[in-house]
Amino acid sequence: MRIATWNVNSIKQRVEPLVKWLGERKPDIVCLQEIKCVDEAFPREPIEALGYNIATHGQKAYNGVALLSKFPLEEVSSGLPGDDLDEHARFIEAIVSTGKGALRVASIYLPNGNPAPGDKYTYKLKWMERLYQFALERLVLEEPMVLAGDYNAIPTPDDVHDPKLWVNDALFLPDTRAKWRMLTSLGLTDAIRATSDDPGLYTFWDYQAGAFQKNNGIRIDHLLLSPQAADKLTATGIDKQMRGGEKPSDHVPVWIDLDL
DNA sequence: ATGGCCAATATGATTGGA
Repeated sequence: MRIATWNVNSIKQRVEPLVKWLGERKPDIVCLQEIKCVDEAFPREPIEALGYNIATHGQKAYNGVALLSKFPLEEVSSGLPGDDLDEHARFIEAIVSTGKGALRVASIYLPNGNPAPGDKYTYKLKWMERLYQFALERLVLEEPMVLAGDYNAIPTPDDVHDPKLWVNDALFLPDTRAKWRMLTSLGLTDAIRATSDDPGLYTFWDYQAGAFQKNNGIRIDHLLLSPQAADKLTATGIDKQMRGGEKPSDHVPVWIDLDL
């Protein structure tokens, strides 16, 4: 069972590299972020042709998340609980029925939060608090669960090429990192860090200033695993080569293998 | 030289990204 997350930065702009990557990496489940379109505009056909079921939670122009799965998607639910006034499309979860049992999966697009301080940063921290409450409630179920997406959070200085340039950024501020630690302290495992303590593992490189050529990156796309999923973790990977390919997103896919 | 982009929006600057 291979599960991936990828912030595609517009699904319409990324259909070609997505289809090529799906054929090569062959993930069973994919969590997408920043599809940047309404549900009706999602390019379903070329993805369904590869055998994927699709669930989307889109909005016009901004944000938007989706789940792709070779197994049936059940109990699909959109929107992170905890704020009925939050209109941003940043969360979708579902139960995936595998041959060996059920797996809960969520695709998460956590707010950027810049500039900080300000309304956007306040929204980000509240969103992280809501995610904490959600995770707490779900962990009680003791299910295999993967919360995957663009967390817009740099966990530690080992996750950024040049930490001093990020000290005032919403992705790296102490409050952001404290909220991240609250999530992991609940018992969620950061899959990449469970398999490597190497510095220089990045998932995002800015389009500007030759950031990729200089490896000036950050690690902000994460897969958090419940204990019942973490026990089944066998491999992880970051498809860095996608950043140097045709029509790249500024994020690359991150994936895990679970013995499920 | 300490820069340099990309995508969506009714196509012209603005907004958002990170």
